[in-house]
Amino acid sequence: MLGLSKGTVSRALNGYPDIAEGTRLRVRTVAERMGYRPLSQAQGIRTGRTRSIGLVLQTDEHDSHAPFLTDFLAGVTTTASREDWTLTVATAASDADMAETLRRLVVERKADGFILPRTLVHDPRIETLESLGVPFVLFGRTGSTAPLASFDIRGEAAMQEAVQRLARLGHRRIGFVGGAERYMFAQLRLTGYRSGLSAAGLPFDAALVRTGTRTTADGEAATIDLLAQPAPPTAIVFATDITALGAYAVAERLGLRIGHHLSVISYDGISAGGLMRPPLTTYRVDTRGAGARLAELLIRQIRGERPEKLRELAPAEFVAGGSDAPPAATSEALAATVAQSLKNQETVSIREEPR
Amino acid sequence: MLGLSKGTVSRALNGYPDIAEGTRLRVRTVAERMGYRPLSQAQGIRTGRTRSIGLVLQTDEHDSHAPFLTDFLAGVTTTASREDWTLTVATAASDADMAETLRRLVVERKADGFILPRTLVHDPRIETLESLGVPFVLFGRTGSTAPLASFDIRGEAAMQEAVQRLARLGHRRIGFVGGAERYMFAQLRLTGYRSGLSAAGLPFDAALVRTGTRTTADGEAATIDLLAQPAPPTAIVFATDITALGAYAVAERLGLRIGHHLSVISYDGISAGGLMRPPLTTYRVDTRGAGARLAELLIRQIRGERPEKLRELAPAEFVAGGSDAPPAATSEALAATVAQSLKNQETVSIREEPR
DNA sequence: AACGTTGCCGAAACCGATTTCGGGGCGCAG
DNA sequence: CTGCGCCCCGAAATCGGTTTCGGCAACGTT
Repeated sequence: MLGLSKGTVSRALNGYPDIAEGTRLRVRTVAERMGYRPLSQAQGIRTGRTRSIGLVLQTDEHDSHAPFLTDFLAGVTTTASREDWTLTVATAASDADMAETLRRLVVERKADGFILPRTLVHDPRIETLESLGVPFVLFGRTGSTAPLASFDIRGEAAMQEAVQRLARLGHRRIGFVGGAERYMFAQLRLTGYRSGLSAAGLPFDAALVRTGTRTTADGEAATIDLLAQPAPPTAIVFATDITALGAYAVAERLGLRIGHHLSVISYDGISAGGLMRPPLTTYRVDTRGAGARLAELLIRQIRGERPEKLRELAPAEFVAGGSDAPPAATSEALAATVAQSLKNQETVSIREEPR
Repeated sequence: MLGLSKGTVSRALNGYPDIAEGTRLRVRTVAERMGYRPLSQAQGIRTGRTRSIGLVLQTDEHDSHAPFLTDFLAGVTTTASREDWTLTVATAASDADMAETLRRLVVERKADGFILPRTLVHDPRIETLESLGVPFVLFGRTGSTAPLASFDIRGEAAMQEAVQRLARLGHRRIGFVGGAERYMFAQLRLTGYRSGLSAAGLPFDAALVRTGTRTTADGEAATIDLLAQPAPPTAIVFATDITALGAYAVAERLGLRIGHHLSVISYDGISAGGLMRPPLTTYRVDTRGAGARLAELLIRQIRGERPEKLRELAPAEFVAGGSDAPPAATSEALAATVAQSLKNQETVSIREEPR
């Protein structure tokens, strides 16, 4: 169309320095006008790149990130497509499956790099990808200080703030329900809880801490467990909203009111939290924004920027609900109430058993 | 390695008839042993195919399919990768954006075909893809009788069964809370409700039906609306679990017990339903299996099978909870209870207003 | 024995880009 | 006027496959 060779057009479009500015402009405008887009497949066969971001989801733990997934995908794909990239999604059912899937996507050139969500303290995915020499970005952080590209939310700061807030409201015994220890976020939030305590001048008491909770049912069990003690907490900080929902179930069973007999603050900002009565006080994560940032960091890294320059931390946003309030009674009084309710309930369930 | 030309190897691997059986075998085994896989990019540049399934999610309605998304993706990607296919995911924020995104993925050869979830009665995506001549499979059905490949769950059968079940329990006034009318599934479930009524010999009463509900909050409002009538339903069938959760909130507000004063049966089988007290009686959809079937149907269509041969329907699985039971009282008695509770509540809120 | 057939494979074109290499104009200094 | 270097661009190789075409050998036919 322009009387130029295809090699020239290619160089013009890719910004080679040996193309006259005028020619470059002509090529660009004509390409624009006729809607020309180089086929990434054809590019890939020469360059080895696909312009595609890989995301492998672990299916054996889906309940954890299910609520955010659509938002997250929206964030990733929106920035990706703005840069003319796409997102390739796969799933893995185990760690071994994960390693193999990553490898397969790389050798088949289905992805130029990966976003690794839900980072573990010791994450086998990192070794796999480093041995393959493939770029990746963590959604989260790891235990090591290696210079890896990453994006994360300051969960530890949120936890610390939550504890201090509760302390200011007058709580002296503040519990913590955390996540599975192999996740880095769980470690960070636990340390956040601890630094919150020391900032408020409160002692750390292991009896007030439960970890390894994942589901709402887990959260329910942990809450019961914490409350059925001689000196129960009058407030509990949850590492995740999903588990915090369990506190509402416990409250109903024991005849307590959240935000009165028991204060609760948690983290994530899932929509179900706002539907609770009272609404859950939480720290909201901008999941969509996180996906967008991660996509951008990954693309920049693939384009050559050094990973140690590509590390970002963003704060969570405090969302006031009604689940935190000054303590309605002392820890001892609460213990008595709980004990009474539990006894009644036992009677009921024994009476109901025979039928 | 075998002393064969690359053309011969290619034909051997692709099952051309002009290759001796022995040669084909040798090629296959050597390829297997050395882990050779043709790069789909290189294939694609000649064949025009990518061996990739496209999925474009609508971001402006995410709350609806968020809970199932991971399962769905797991189903799709598992069968896809078994056939050496991959999944390309994109998002669209509007109908126009959807059309453009589909088009872009097609012209850039990022997808050979699409899975269309959440089918509308009149679905613009269908026209877009038909005009592009690209294969697709519906997750759902449409209003038209066009011979399109599709997979769906018999939601109408589940609704009918739910109504009949409630009728057998003794309910005479059975309400229905349905979805937004533009979705085909909402239409089907409404007709299922109606045929359930006629099968049970009960009259249809438009006063017992609310449609257009999407969220838990919507479900809560619809439930209140149905119950605050002179002759309220003693049982309600919900088209989706998400909306059915709203009934629990209403029950708590009005001092009713689900599965006693008000019976509820719904559809989807989300995990939150099992956590309710009493657990939600529902019809569970095997979302993961659906994803798997859809992927297979799409791949078969792309490989040449005719779409009209690729239509499947599967039943939903009944999950007994505790939310359905014989009516505790008549519709009139329920109306009185509700009226009383509402009046009390009003008083409370008026008294609380000034502060 | 000469002559089609058939089966099987190599050679080469082709897909749509990128990238290297070389050379034609042009300006400028000698 | 010649020679040199620089700025641009064309030509061709290349990536890793698929697909068409043609030819050779072995075979059966008349």
